[in-house]
Amino acid sequence: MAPKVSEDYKQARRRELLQAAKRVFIQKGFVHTSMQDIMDEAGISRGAFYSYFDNIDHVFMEVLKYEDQQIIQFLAPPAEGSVWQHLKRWVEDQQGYIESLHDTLLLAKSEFFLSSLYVKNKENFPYISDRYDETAAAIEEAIEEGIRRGEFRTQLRPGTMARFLISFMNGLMLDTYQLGRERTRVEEQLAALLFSLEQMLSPVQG
Amino acid sequence: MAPKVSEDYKQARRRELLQAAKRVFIQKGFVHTSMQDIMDEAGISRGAFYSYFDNIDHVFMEVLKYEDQQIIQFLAPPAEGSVWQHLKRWVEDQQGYIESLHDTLLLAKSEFFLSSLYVKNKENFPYISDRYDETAAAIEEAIEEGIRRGEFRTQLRPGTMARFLISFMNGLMLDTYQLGRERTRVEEQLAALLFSLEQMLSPVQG
DNA sequence: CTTGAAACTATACATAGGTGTCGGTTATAA
DNA sequence: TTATAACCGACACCTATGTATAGTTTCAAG
Repeated sequence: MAPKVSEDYKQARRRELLQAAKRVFIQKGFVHTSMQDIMDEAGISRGAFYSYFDNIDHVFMEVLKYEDQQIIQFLAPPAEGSVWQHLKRWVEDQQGYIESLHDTLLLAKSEFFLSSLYVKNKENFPYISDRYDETAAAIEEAIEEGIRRGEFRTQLRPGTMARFLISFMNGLMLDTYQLGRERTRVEEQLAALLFSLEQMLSPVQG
Repeated sequence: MAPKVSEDYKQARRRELLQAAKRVFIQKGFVHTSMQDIMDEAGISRGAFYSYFDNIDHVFMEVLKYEDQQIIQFLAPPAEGSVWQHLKRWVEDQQGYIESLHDTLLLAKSEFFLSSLYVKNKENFPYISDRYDETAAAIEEAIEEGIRRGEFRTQLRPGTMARFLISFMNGLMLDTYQLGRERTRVEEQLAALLFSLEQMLSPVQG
C-alpha cells in the first residue's frame, strides 16, 4: 500500500523534533545534552528519533541549518537611509541581544565549535568558516556602500574593519555570557565601539 | 614510623603530575580529556593519582593555579619609558602569541569555563571573574598612569577602554584558534586595534 | 470498510568509556 | 626490621550510544 503519511507530514515532524532539540540545546548547551534528553523533550521513542537523525552532531548541525533559515539578514545591505545611521542602529540593537544570550544557542554553538573534534576536522564542517566569511562580507559590503556614496572617508580596508567588529562582538558576547553585563560593562563598551567606528569611518553626517 | 617520603618529594611529584595534565589539556582540550588520559601521560596508577586529586575539575583548577604562578605580569604597570610605546609593544607582541594558540590552554580554558556546570555555579569558581577584573585593572592602571604623566588625553573612561581591549583580544583569539590567522587577518586586525587605541588615547608622542 | 505498510512505542541488548574505591603490594625512613 | 605512606590495578558502578525486536497505532490506497 501507499506510505502511511505525506512527505509534508514528515517534514513537519522533523521540524518539531528540531525545535525540541533547540530548546534543549539552549538550556543545557551542547556538551551536556544527550540524545535521551532531546527524545524526552520531544516525547518520542528512541527508535523513531533515530529514524530521523543519526547522532547528536547530526541533530545539532540540522538545528543550525534550521536556525539559519529563520534569520533574516538584518545586518543586510544598507537601505536608502544613511549607512552610518544604519550601522549605529545595529550596534545599539546589539545591547538588547547581548542581555538575552542565555536564551540563545550561543553556549551550544561555542561548545560545539570549540570541541577539538571540530577544530581537527574543519574540512567536514564548513559551516563556521562560511558563516564567518558571510558575516564579514555583509559588513564589508555595507561599509563599501558608504564609501561609494561619499559618506565614509576610511583609513583602513573595509574587510579589516568588518573583521575587527566581529572580533570585538564575539569577545564581548562570550565574556558577558560568562560574567554578566554589569561586570563587562556592555553599554560602555558598545559606546566605545561606536567611538572607534566613527574614527575609522569619519562619517560626514555624524 | 615516619612518612615514607619527604614533603618536598610530594610537592615535586604533584608538580610533575600537573605538568603532565597540562600537556594533555593543551593537546586535547578539557572536554575530551579523561582522568585516564592524564594518568597514562604521567605514568601513574589510578589509585595514586586519585590520592593527589579528587576529580578532573580539581586537576584543571590546579593546573590553572600552577600556570598563574609562572606567568609574570608582562602587562604590568608601565616602566620608566613611554606608556604608549609600552602598550603598542604589547599589542604587537600579541601577534606572535596568537599564532601559537594551539600550544596553549586556550581551548581547554574556553571549554571549561563555558560548560554550563561552571556558568551555573559561578560562586564556586571565582577564578575567571577575578582573572577578568585583574586584567582589566592592570590595563586600566597603565592607561591612568599615562594620563597622570600627561601623555594621554582620553575621550573615554580608562576602565571602558581596558574592557574594550579585552573583548577584542578574546574574540580575535577564539576566532583565530578556530579559523586560522589568514582567515581572520590577524595582523590587519591588530593594526586596526592600534589605530583605535591611538584615537582613544591621543598619545602626545605617537 | 478493509488492509497493508509505514510510523511509532517500549524495551532489551551489546558495546564503549569513564568514574571513584578498595584490598593488596612495594618501598623507604625511622 | 618494620610500620606506614605511596602506589598498583582490578572491580563495581554508571551513563550514554546505536541497534534490534516485538507489538501497536495510524492512515491512505484499494
